[in-house]
Amino acid sequence: MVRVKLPDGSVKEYHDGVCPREIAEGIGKRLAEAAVAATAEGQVVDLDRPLENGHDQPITLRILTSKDREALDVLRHSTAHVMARAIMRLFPGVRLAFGPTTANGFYYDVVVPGRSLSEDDFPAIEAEMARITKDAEPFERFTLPVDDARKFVADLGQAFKVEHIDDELHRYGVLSFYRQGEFVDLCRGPHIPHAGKVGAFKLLSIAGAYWKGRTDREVLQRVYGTAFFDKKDLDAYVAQVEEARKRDHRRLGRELNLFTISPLVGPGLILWMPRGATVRGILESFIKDELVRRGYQPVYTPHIGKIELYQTSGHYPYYRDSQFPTLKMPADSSAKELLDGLLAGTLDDEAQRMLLARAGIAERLPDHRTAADGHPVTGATRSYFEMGQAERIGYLEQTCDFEEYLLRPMNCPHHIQIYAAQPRSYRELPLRLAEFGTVYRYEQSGELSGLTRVRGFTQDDAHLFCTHDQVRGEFRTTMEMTQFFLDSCLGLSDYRVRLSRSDPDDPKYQGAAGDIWRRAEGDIRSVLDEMNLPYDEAPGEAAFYGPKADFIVRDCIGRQWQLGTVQLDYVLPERFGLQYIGPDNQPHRPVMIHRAPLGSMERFMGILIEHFAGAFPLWLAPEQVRVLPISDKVAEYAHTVHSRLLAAGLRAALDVRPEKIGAKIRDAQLEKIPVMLVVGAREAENQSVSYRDRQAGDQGAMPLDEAIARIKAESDSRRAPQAAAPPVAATTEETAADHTY
RNA sequence: GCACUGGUCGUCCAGCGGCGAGGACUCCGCACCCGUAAUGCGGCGACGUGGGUUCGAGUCCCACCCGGUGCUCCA
Repeated sequence: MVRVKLPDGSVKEYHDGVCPREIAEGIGKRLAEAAVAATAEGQVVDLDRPLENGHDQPITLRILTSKDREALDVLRHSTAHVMARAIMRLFPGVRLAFGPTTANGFYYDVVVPGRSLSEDDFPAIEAEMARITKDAEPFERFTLPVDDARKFVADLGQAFKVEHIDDELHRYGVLSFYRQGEFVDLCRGPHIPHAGKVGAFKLLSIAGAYWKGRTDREVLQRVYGTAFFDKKDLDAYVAQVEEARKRDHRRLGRELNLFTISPLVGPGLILWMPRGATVRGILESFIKDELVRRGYQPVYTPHIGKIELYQTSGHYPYYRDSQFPTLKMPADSSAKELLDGLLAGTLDDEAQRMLLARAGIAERLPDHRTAADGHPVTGATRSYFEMGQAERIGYLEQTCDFEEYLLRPMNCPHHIQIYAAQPRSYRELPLRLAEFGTVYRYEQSGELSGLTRVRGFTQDDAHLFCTHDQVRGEFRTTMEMTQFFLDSCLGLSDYRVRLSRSDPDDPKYQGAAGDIWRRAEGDIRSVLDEMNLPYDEAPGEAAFYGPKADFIVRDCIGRQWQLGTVQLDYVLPERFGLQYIGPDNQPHRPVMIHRAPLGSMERFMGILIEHFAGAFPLWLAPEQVRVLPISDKVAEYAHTVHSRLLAAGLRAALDVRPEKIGAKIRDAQLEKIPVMLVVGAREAENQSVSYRDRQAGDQGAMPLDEAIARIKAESDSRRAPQAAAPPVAATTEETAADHTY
């Protein structure tokens, strides 16, 4: 006997081995037809899955229909099977890897022997999928003992599945399979009852992926698609993606002249155009003012530093791969002259001989025996003067002493030098040094993306030097400041907090003794708890010098980015031997907090552009108000209005083009100018303007003074109104883990 | 870095191996002097770079550069 509790609270009894389908049929024919899957004790299961009472409690059962979100995931996973089946029909010998669902659809990793798939193949695959869904064959589950299962997939020639069983699934005694017609796949399930339930699907893209995400393993082709129960939902999704595409910061950046990237300057290096620079500048001054209020002090430090600085800090060995190569400068001026001269080809042998001697390199020549006249003589090895020019340069590069500089990948070592420049007393702490510090990191070419992943960027950085007792307080106020910037001022509240911890197995964290790390992580946790900030923990994501709390936001295409970060650091003060003199007149080690509430100005601006869909609130808008004269006849008055706006400290422009007013308004709307002041003969007569709001439209005429006061009030309020409509539907997290095989 | 995909006026898109490279927007000029999302006419302006195949290459092939998507990485 099986006892089942239904969502209405009723508990019913069924025979042993009853399946959700039977229960649905018992409830009603309509429900039975609409049923897609079920949840038993919260776990999604097939309709045909026999139910068993594990204990005395009745099983909580819910029949899922197309209205339930869980059902959509099931549908998409089944559609992934349909796609794999279609691909296998079209291309013999296809090997399958993983085929999970994602937040917005599904993918399947495949290898097509002797060929690579391209999007040109989509129509054929989709046609085959349509045939399969039309046939509406059932998904049939069966199980095999693990050894038989292994042999079964091996016989199918599915090497990846064999490896997956060997690596991870062997610990389960029994593995499940799903058969649909000729197609059988190792799969945990669950699945929809039959392929006919797939109402609408679409293949989206194709990309490369590594088997098990490992660079040293096979490259697979990942085919992305999505599916819905209803064609209408698919259409809506496609429209939504299209909408998201329109607010892509790369597109808006170009359309609104905010920034550009020139291949000649270099990929991943941002050129801020006047309008973008204006927005960024306003943001920066706003932050600077807030920092002053919170006891921060400004510093400026250079963009490069000697390599020894980074060797001391520990950055150099860890992040060697993602730094720009070092800048090398001969330490000796004669050596520099010699190298420069060789490169330019302007030095004769005599001049080189002289410079060699002056730089003290002569005695380090391959044969440094010197003849009576002081000139090197030719010995068994080739002498300098037998070398070609390129060889001479190479030789000198090996022999000279160089000063090596690094384009800085981080600001902290520079700030640390400011701390270390003088003896510090506990009375000075916490010392908060702030700088919009530009850093350079050589990101892999495939990783660059608009403003969100770049090679040169400016952090709204600061380093707090404090005592152990001050750590938690400072950490907390810093977190609160970050929230203040994001929530109250920018209306950007769709973020999550991540506690990035060390991973004890990772050698990069060896430098720190266990106690210190545990303490640091404990400090962060308790502050987050105190603040009632929900967070998740990510082991192995910490910086090499300490754990951190990161603010993660999502861009309009659903990609997640780390913005603000607050990091605790007991390591760098140690490495640099930082000290302060305590009340006991003894030296003590300070603790550092690294923090950047917005992260990088580039990435933050990218997110902000998308958040507002380019329509910045008045206080941030690069052009706040535009004067639109109806005709040339009121040009003089229009100029007066413009001057008055500028004098009031507003960012104003004047459109004197010989266009009709409709065209001027349209252009201003498209450029997302918050306020338009239309002036014609009527307005010129009585010193008024016709006020048009970007959002609300024509507001009618009002005195010029009133209009100015209104704009200024709105601007000073720093309100972030209409934080544009939410982007893509991607609101649920990845569900891939639920369907790993 | 790897896989796939793309690169044509400033931007967006056309362009069967026959090109004197087409359209729209922008920009410039001229006319129009206009009342809340597009006035008309004219003009300027491009085949990413380098090789190769071919009588002939924007179009086919190769390499590189740059972009997109994803993977890997991410201080």
